[in-house]
Amino acid sequence: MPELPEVETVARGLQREVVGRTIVGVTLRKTDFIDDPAELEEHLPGRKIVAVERYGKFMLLRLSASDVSTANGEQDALMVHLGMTGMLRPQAVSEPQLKHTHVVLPLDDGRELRYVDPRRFGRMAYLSGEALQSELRRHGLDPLEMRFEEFAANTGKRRARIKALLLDQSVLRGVGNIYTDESLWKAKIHPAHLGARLKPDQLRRLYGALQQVLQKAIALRGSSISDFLDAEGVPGEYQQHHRVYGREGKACRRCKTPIRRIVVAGRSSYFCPNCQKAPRGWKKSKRPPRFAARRKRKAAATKL
DNA sequence: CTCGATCCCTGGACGC
DNA sequence: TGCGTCCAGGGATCGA
Repeated sequence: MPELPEVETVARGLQREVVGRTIVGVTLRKTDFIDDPAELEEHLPGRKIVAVERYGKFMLLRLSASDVSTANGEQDALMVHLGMTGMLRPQAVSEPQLKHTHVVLPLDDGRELRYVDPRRFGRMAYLSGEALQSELRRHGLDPLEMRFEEFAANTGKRRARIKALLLDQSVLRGVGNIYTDESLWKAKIHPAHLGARLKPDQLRRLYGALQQVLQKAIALRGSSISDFLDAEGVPGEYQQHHRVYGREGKACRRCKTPIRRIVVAGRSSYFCPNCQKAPRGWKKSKRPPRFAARRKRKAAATKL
């Protein structure tokens, strides 16, 4: 679940808690979500965490220079994506470790930075300044920093559905399923509209909605819908302000029409069928027969 | 360029 | 109480 507001919350907490600390060791358990585990063991010990930043849904733990660091450009960094269930926080060594603790980085103050991720949809990588630069280039606009003209240029002439565009990290970095649906509801735009079909005033509303929704969510330290906790182990509160996400069948906060859930761009999408009019040609009432193929495959596998 | 399908993974919900 | 099944979701990847 961690999207921009949740990652921002964790990054701010880590900025407070671990900047200035030096990593003194590396302990790895499962490593299939790490680009190159050996790189962590080789490069992390002895490095100081000099800053923690958010970049889209990634966190960058910027590291002090090593003797082999390139002098110019980006600093080396530990890059962390929380995936669906990732948690990153410093804890006393005496705290019992949670199940699914896969990375432990002892710090020079006696605590250790622990990465816990039951589903391992996260990602972690040690990146030299150069590698980091090329990694960062693949991401789109920051929704909180982009100008309207940039946003319009990146979405207003694309033929993909607006839902897909908002979720595409190479278009906007940091927006996920929750904040896409919340922003589209606020802007009164149906998720299945094509980007290129949106009128200027719709794009303008969406641009504003995105920023307002994200700002408020950051102020409330994100949404804790499954079990998201920030770097201090505290849940967010924005889930209490969701207008559509997870509210199928409940009354729209504007017009009382029951919220509906459909699948757009392969994602569950919550919206108000009255406030957010479907585009022409979009067939209503679809609950796609997903998983039919998977069921078949599983049945076949069982027989073997 | 855009689409859907598939895979990765685990825990929680639900049905029996 | 316990087992099986479905499902959630971000992102990579592949074929249409």
